[in-house]
Amino acid sequence: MRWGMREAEGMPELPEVETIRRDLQGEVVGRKIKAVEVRNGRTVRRHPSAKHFRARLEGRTVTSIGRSGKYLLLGLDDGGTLVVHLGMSGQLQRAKSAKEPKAPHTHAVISFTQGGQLRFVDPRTFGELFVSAAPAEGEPAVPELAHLGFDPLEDVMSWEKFWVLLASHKAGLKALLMDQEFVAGIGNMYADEILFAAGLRYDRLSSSLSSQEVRRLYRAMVETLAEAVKRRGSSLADEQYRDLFGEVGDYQGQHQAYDREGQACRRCRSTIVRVKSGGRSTYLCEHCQV
DNA sequence: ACGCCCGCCTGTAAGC
DNA sequence: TGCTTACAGGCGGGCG
Repeated sequence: MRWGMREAEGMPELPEVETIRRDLQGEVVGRKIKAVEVRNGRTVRRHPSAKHFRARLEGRTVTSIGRSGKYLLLGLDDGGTLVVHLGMSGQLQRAKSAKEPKAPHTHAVISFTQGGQLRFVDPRTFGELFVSAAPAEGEPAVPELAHLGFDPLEDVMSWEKFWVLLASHKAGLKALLMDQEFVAGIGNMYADEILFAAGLRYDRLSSSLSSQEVRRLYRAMVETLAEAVKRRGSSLADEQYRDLFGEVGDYQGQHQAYDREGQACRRCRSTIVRVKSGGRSTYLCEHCQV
């Protein structure tokens, strides 16, 4: 912990959610839901009642685990989908038995017939769970998430197409990267890391990029996120982000800009600065990013 | 169409 | 030392 400087907080973004998705694959696919306990109704606020949420899950078997941006998608055997959003501080915890003590702020508990539980823990309660009913013919799998843009790791595209998308907006680059309707899964932390890797300022207009800059940005976006997934995500000083088994990620040590105010740029040794943009902290190297 | 606010929350730390 | 205030931010909504 550094002296005299506020610590930024790590929130789950695409790499952290993807890490949890991969862990869930081996842990809950094929398991049947015996019981659901909702301990904080705010967690299931899209449903008319906690009972309604429970009824849509109990007796169902989990058949697949997907991800769309920062949302986890647990496919159910009736065609429905349990959607999990971790918000700012949400965690999923795998418990071997109901007897394991519950962490504070455990808002929902899913028990499986074969034993074991999946627990949703979320101090700030920005996260949520909801069940999306089986879609009608021709409907998207989860209509509630139809507004999300492309997924940077799942939906590969040519840089030329990315250029067309960028040019169709006249927004600051960081605001656009964080716009979930444009591209899904990038939050404040990875936006700063991607822009550092691309050598571009947060306030460059998306329509102002040269073809070389577009290629650099696309490559930086994909490679930064893929490398963070390899390292199982980022856990900052507060260690808010934990994986399914309570372990921290490894990517925070690779950060070039985010949460490095006052430290030397790893590329040019000038000082990383923090500015406010849209009410949020933005970290950058004013020498490397133009 | 875009930037920028607010409100929702709690834990942490800075300020007095 | 202890209380109060500010800050962190994902997301939806409102406003200019």
